[in-house]
Amino acid sequence: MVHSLPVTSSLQDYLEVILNLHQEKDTARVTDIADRLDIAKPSVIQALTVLKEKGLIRQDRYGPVELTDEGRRYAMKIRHRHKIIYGFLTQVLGVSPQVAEEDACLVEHDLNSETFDKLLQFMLEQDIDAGLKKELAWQDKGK
Amino acid sequence: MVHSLPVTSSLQDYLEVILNLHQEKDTARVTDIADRLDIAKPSVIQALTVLKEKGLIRQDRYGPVELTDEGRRYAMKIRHRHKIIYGFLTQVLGVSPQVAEEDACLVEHDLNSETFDKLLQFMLEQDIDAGLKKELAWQDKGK
DNA sequence: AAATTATGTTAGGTTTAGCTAACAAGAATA
DNA sequence: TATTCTTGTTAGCTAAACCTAACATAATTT
Repeated sequence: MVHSLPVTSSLQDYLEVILNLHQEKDTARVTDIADRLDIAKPSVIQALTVLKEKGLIRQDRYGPVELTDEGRRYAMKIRHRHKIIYGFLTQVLGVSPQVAEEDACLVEHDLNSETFDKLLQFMLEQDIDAGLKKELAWQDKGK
Repeated sequence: MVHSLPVTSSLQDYLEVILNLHQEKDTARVTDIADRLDIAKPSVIQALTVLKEKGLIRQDRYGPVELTDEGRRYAMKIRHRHKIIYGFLTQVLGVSPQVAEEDACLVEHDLNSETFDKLLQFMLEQDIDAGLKKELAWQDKGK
């Protein structure tokens, strides 16, 4: 199902945060999302409108935000990429956790899938797991 | 000298292209820049206006584009980062040249310098040069 | 030198992604 | 239940970075 394509980096960030909030607190509200992303609430509302149009979330007026199946798949894909990069930066390069976290957020969106595949392969070859295999199993359920 | 800071990713791309054009053809014109970045000429003009305000380039009406010292330093820094990433992607991960080129462009701008330092260190430890030492020397002249 | 072509510029518009101020709805409390 | 506080929404603004159409200047060719 194609929804007049481009899910921008920014929108991907929203999806990822919504997924994380659901897993942590079982619900994702506008205010929580705004706090996590350090963004004003009206900006969140605006982004949610677009995500609804794309069929990636569901939300009734004044209600909580839910991911659709497609939205969840998308969010999981991003989070997976985030973890691969974070793992690489911290375990292989020895970058500090804070900086690795920031940088993972920056690059998780746009790199070619070839690059992610090769990076994951590299990590597994080096037997640097960093919870990646677990995450991979997780991922496969969402497929 | 601080010029009301943020040099955005987009502006950094312009600087990098201007540097490359100068080295290849000894001059950088609006049309060449537009072609390289696959962007319309008026967009280039607009960007050049901002780069002028920041003191990173010089250009008289209808004249060619010149980098200031600060602009050249900036451009060289970006290009250096580009090469480190490209080298890593191709030599370490085995990513294809085209994809590596694209992805290097995407991430060269915003990663923390700690990450670049660690990445370079990693490359040198593995004795994967990829012309990096030469580039480093280059770089130092600009300093 | 006039005409043509190539190059540079201006004006004005679009989209994305943020913002503040004001208001509305819902939830909690006195 | 009336009041207050929290949360969600609308309206309207801004800035960055692109665009097209139209025009101006410069360079080249006839």
